[in-house]
Amino acid sequence: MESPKRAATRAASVERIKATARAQLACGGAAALSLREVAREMDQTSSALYRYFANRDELLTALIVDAYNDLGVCTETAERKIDRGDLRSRWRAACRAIRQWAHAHPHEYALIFGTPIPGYEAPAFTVAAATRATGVIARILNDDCAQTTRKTNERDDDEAARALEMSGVQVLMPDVPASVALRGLFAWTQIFGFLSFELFGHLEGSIRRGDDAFEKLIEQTSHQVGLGVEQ
Amino acid sequence: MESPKRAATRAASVERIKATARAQLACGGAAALSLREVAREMDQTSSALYRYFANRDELLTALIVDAYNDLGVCTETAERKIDRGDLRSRWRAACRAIRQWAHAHPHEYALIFGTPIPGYEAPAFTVAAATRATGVIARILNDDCAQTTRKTNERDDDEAARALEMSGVQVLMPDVPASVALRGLFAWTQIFGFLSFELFGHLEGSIRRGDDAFEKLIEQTSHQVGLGVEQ
DNA sequence: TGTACATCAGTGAACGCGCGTTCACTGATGTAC
DNA sequence: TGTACATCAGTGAACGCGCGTTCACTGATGTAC
Repeated sequence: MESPKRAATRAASVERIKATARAQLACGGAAALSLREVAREMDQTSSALYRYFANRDELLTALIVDAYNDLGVCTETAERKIDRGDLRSRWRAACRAIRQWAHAHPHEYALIFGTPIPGYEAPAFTVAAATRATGVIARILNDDCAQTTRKTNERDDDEAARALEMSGVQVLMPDVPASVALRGLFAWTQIFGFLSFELFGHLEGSIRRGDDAFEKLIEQTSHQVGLGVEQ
Repeated sequence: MESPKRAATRAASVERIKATARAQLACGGAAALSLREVAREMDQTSSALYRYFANRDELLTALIVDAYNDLGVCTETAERKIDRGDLRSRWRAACRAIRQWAHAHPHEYALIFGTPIPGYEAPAFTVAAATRATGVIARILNDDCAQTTRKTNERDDDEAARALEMSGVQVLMPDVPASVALRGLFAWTQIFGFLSFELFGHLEGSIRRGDDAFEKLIEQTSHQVGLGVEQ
């Protein structure tokens, strides 16, 4: 821990292990990820890996956190390039970035948005990474509501507020009324629902050009959450 | 194959094996499903199972087909009870049935809508079972379009038609214009996106009462696909 | 109704395999004087 | 700059385990006459 040189080579080793493990996710999935196989791929003994990860689950956790962060960073940087005032375009950029990342890293997508790994419990500290991409979307909605004045139906709001975990939602979107926040959450699940179906093969036979379909979906969801619509 | 008595006990054995395997999906997931463990649970030797399934994948296929059929039957029977003319209610009934089934069988839901099992390729004959629930939704949309006259935007239709695999879509929904079919498909992915997030734990901290949220989602999606709205 | 035979269900041992994890160890790489 | 020592990275053998699948077999259950 003292030597910066050692710390650097150590970090490099950790990166190499994770990269090898990531490659292995592609052929076999999370359940089949094996420390021995990773070590074999690196021309090392399996016991060597225990210098870097206490056990298999710890490696998995690292991969999951990396995936969340990677998705988060991609979404953030894409959305940051857009003029703050153009909320529709920000929405579009964020959604496109998410899909792009998902298609570029289908196995990491499956790792975080697919079936939970049986017997694996994600540690609490993964939450920060997990909410990064969500945060981008939430901020767009919040900026929109902070700018425009909305006539919100109070009765409608109550129903939505009951359904939502408002304490948590208000941290991310303080200026967003419950009804809009709920629609935002629906849009969120809609995006990932489409991507999961697309990546997991459930759209075969019904969709020919996913790109075009997704553009349509972006427009639909941005309408749904009321982006750019003065009410 | 000749004796009906033997065929019956044989079918019963198959059912017992599948039931035991299903129970095992709950603790460990599809990847961890093991013939040896199933046999152990049944107080039999593992080799005995090879009388009924040629290998592990064949058992998995049977479970998948059963899950699809079970979901299909649940959706069909719930939707059939509703007055044919009340399309909104039919939509509601179908969606509710899907969610109910998913919550009652989370592991079978994960089996068919979660991460594809690595190395497993579903045989072609599973498609029939897989499209059963889809068919219910498609029929509602088709009935709606057959009844109401819609002013469809032609230009809009063309874009949607390009995105869709029209040959397949038109078999299920011959009377539905492409733009509506695409919105229907989005609604479809929306429903399952919500359910996946709900069952896989991605809504923890943002949604308190899933039932209420889902009811709102049903209303939203039924509006989206234009149900009961004369245009 | 009784018997000979064929078909089936299930057994038990074995095959070769891979896994996570531990542990005592050998060298190499840094640190302190 | 040189040496003694501590810390680290990686080895190799071993532990106990579970897996899918095969195969020759024993009984039980039906079938045909």
